[in-house]
Amino acid sequence: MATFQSLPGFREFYPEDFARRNHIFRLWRQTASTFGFAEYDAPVLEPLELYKAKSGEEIEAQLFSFTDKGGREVALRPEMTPTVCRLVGAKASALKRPIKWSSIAEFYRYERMQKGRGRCFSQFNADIFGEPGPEAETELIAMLVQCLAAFGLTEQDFYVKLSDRNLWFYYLEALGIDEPRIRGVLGAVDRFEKYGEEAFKGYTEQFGPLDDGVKIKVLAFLQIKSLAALEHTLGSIGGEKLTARLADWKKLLGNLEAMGLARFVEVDLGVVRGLAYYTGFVFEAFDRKGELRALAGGGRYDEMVQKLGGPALPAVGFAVGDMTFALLLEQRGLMPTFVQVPDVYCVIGGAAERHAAFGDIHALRAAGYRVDYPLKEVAFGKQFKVAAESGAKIALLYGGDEIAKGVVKLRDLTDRSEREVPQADVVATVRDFFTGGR
RNA sequence: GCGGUCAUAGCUCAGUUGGUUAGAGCACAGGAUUGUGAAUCCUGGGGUCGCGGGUUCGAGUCCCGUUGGCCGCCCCA
Repeated sequence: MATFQSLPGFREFYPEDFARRNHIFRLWRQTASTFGFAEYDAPVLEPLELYKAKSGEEIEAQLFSFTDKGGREVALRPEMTPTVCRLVGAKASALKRPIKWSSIAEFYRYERMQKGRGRCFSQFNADIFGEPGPEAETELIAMLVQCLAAFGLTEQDFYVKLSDRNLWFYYLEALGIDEPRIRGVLGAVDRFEKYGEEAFKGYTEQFGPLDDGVKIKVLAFLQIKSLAALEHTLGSIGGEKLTARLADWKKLLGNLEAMGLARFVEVDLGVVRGLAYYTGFVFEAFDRKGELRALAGGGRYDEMVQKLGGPALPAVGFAVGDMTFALLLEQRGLMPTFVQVPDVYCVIGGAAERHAAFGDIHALRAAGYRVDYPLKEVAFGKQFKVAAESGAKIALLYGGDEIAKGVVKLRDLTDRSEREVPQADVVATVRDFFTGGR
């Protein structure tokens, strides 16, 4: 057993694991690019204040934080939102609108390990700044769907729940509830799915029992699962804010439907999301079977940039974590196995032939082909076995007889046919083979 | 932070009521095989039995502690 092991919750990526992670990152990047998002990155280590200012003292318990040698209180980033808000805020006036940014980065939280959750994890983050209307949500939800669909997942595998903190506020206001109590009710709504009636316990302790008439309405509102039901409930109340908000909902859902994504999106007002900074639409992606943690989450946070010292700048964003997502891909058999496969494997006779082969090997590699060969002298039989197992399409045979004739034997490892090629033509011949010529 | 459960080779595991030098399969490496691919056979490397203490003539095995993994709770991207 090794003397040293990795810290609890941290991951090591052996080549096979690294290839899987690369596969995920590659498709996320590609998706972000097709949606016109620009990629950025930022420091892993940030001033502790950045997170205290944003999320309150409680999140500090989950931070990897310490004092550096200069006496600064610092923390490993637990999420990207405060950082990206600082970056955008600092240059907001110089950035072309809309500001569409994305990143793939690793984050750290000092938490108890569990399935789909570790102390370090990677997230794909995407945000749009400077767009107050539901057009921004349209872009982000569409991209969120594509970030999962790009791997072959369908509406039978996952869906996105859409909710709205503004709508809750306006509705509860219309019922005559003041702001502190609204927050209390939202806390109960957040927990209702899991705890049922128990969810209101915290509210009752703080504010006393919720009026029965109000509670019935809250419970009914919470179970709304369609735009039609929403309109039905709110239509009778009216009011400028609610009417305008309903128009936003219609626009967002209409946009998503026009993109052909309606089958991925479900209205679910039971989602309000715990993070305090969300200010409008919020959404979360889940696997359809309901076996895993949330795959992704996001929402609007219009006040964050300003709170961190920047200009007033509306913002929406979401994040997809890599751990739960990888579990889902594996469950659905959508995680390919990755092997490093050479294009060409060279079978080499002895020391003299080896030197003859090296020139071609390097020339082929410089031409962009993946070429491998045994580092040590090995019996022919074994070399051919290795060549076949490597997955290479062709083997180049550098034997004494061939070298003497100034040729190389090219073996097609798929159909086992062989032919001789003048050594001077090796690169051109290999190129023809792979471009379809043969 | 709380509870359950587990820990023997790189992986999957066996190891008798406590008894000599801890085993197998797979994987890896070498050979049988100095000119051609899935087989077979032989050989080899690799272990502080998670770590520490205790009981015992003797501990992989029993007891206590500890660390780590997994699962659930709390919390929450």
